[in-house]
Amino acid sequence: MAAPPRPAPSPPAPRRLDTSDVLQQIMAITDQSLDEAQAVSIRGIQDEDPPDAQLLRLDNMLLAEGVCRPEKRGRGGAVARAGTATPGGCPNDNSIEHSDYRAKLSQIRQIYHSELEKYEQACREFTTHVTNLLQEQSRMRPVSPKEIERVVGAIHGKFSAIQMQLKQSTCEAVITLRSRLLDARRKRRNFSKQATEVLNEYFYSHLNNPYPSEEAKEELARKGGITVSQVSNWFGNKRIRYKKNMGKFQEEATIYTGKTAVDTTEVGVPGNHASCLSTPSSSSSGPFPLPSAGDAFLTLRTLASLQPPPGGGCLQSQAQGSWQGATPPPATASPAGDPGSINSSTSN
DNA sequence: AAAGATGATTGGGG
DNA sequence: CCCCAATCATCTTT
Repeated sequence: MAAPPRPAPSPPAPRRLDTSDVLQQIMAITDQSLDEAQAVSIRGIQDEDPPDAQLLRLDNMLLAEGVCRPEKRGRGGAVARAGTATPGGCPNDNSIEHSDYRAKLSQIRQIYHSELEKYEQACREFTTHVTNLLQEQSRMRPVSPKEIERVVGAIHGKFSAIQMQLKQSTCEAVITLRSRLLDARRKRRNFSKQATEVLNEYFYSHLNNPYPSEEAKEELARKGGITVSQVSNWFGNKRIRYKKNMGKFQEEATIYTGKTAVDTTEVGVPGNHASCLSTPSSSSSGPFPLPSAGDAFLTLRTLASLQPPPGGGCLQSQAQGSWQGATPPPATASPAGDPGSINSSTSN
């Protein structure tokens, strides 16, 4: 936290405006949700030698970021997600993060403007104050207009330096915020317990047709505090991974199937008889060619994974195949019968 | 540090 | 568009 070149000539006007104060405020915003103390990388804050070029760059950037926009036009800003928009570009409709970003950006903008105004007002007041003083002095002493000019110029110089610092701070804040947003796209953050719970609940209670409709996705997204895209991603991943290695998910399955309404605990007989019977529709009628058995196949799966028959024998070939139909590659079947721990991670 | 888990991205297909 | 499958990149566990 290098102190500013000078906290300004502390004018007698309103109150002393401390730029570091502003900076702290702004930084507090960006760190608000991201607790990590990521280095802000304040590369060389070269105070001295303030070239106009730099100021220009700052101005441009602030303008580009919409911080300087004097008037706001597209005020609506509604999400306007008709569902079929988002032209080729970001397939991410992270409405949540985006709104978060916009909220913080507008906070920054607000602070920036109010501070800027304060600076300007202070500058004006201080200037008039000084000129008045000089004029008073001029009655007793000859004060050359040049001197007045010089003093006023010095004052303006000081204040513009402060303004530039403000602009720079704002720029940094925006950059940090923006990079955080972009990073968030790439950086992976595990979902909250709540989110995974909601998703798993749905998944296992719709095991025979784990394809939530758009509405269902929105509902899940809302409940889990994630985006619809994330819900879609999650289900995509889950389907693949589940059918790829069901053994791993069995405890999870029992947990969630037990938790949800879909009980039918008539599992009983672990007999190795065929399972292609039916249980028509355990839930949600799916326009899906799947006879599928809700939980019966669960136990079946257990058996299957315990005894992977490479060559003949059971033809259990996914009779219940439903959506997981063609997945016979037990390439590396490792019957992990370990009912180990239920892993209760404390996320967040 | 290696292995596993997990969210996101990419390319191909309907 | 949505889905699957493979893959990447990161986080978490061992």
